[in-house]
Amino acid sequence: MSAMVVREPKSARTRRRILDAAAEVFSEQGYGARLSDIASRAEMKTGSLYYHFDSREDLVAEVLRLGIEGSWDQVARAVGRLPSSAKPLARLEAAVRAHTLSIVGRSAYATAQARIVGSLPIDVARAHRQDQRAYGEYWRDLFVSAQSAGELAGDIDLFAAQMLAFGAMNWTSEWFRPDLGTTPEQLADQAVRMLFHGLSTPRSSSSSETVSPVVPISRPAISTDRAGVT
Amino acid sequence: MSAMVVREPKSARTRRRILDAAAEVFSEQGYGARLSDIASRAEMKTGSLYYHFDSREDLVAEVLRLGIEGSWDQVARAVGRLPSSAKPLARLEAAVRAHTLSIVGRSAYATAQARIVGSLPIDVARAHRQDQRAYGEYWRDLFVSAQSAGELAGDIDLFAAQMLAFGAMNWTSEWFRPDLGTTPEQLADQAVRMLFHGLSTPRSSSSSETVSPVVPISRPAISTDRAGVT
DNA sequence: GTCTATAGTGCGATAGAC
DNA sequence: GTCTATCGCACTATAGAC
Repeated sequence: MSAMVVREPKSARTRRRILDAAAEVFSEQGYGARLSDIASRAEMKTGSLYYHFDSREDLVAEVLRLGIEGSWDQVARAVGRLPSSAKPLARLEAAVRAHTLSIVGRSAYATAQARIVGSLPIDVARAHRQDQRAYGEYWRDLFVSAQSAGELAGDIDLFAAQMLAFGAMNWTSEWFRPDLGTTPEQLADQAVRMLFHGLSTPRSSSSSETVSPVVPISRPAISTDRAGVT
Repeated sequence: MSAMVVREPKSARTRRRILDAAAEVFSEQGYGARLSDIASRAEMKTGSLYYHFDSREDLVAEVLRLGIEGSWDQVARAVGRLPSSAKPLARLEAAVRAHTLSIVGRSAYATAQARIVGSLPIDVARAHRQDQRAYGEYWRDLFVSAQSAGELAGDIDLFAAQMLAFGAMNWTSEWFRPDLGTTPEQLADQAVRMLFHGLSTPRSSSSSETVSPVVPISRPAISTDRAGVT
């Protein structure tokens, strides 16, 4: 073998550079972003993209795939990191935490996927359906296990619960900014808490007893006008 | 006064017909929908739209405004329907229920708004910011009141909670289909339950006691391949 | 492999007849 | 007020030099 270690061929690295640029641009501008924006971010001219990708849709599809792959990878690692004695609900909580973090903190691909998956034209959406389904099934297993173990209420619709959870998590790509005082970790923890344990205080949950104020925070520490986005 | 009752001028009714068509088309196809689709749905030719609207953006802006207005109206009615003795958490729950219903069940405007608000180009988004802010403030008051009353945990970030909630609710516009066995009302109830009381069984919530299975449902009643969408 | 140049196209927008 | 016709632009995609 030669003295030179064979790494990625140069073309593969350029391809990756384009994908990185595309993921960033899509995560910032949404699906409407133009190829010229992506090209300039990748320090190329628009036409040159076509040496590496057949079409805009091809490029989009690859970003979407890598987005799911990235989230899935982080989620699977987080779940795998738990001791084997971990109960199903703990695994589900780790998954929610990791998926949320993958969107708000880590990968431009995951952010881009979450941001644009709702605005895809039908043909692109259909091509992406396979990956979504596979990832969705992975999550469904987590939900089913937790319900079978009695850790999730028996009368909830798991599909609806899963979709509501994905909505809450994926929408963070639209509003979360790390400069607003909440860290990605805090946000992820709050998502776990809300989804599985609820926002209400325990005594408000299902009983009719009188409620006594607990640590009322009259002036929450918000700096900018964060209250605007719905 | 004349024998003929003056109702809406005809031009206003045509304008409304175009808006109705736009709301439907946007709710089905997302922001990328073309003016020609909207025009044909309104039984006109594309060029005729410009007698009633100055630009595509104007039309979009009006649909967005009516979408928020519609949700807000339904939410405010639902909250107002409660007895004045209702506690803040009950009001918040009614709001979540009504907002969710406004998206999955009732108005094409609300559905369209929820669906496309995440894919707007920045200038359109900025024009929409005012309405979002006003509606967001309304919600924030509901959250603050519930926390001040001690019915929401004192240590949660209300802004994050509100945004997570909106994500869960608005994303229903992407996946909910009434033909999947769950009714809009059931979905809205489940959203309330998840957001405020959590999906987990009470004994799993925060203690370390042993969990005993409660009504494990081994084969949930799903008909089609619903598990695919993330 | 990347460039310049340009072809192709779909769609928003306008003009003017009716 | 709505139509037909068309303009103009922006952006995807291709061709060919280098």
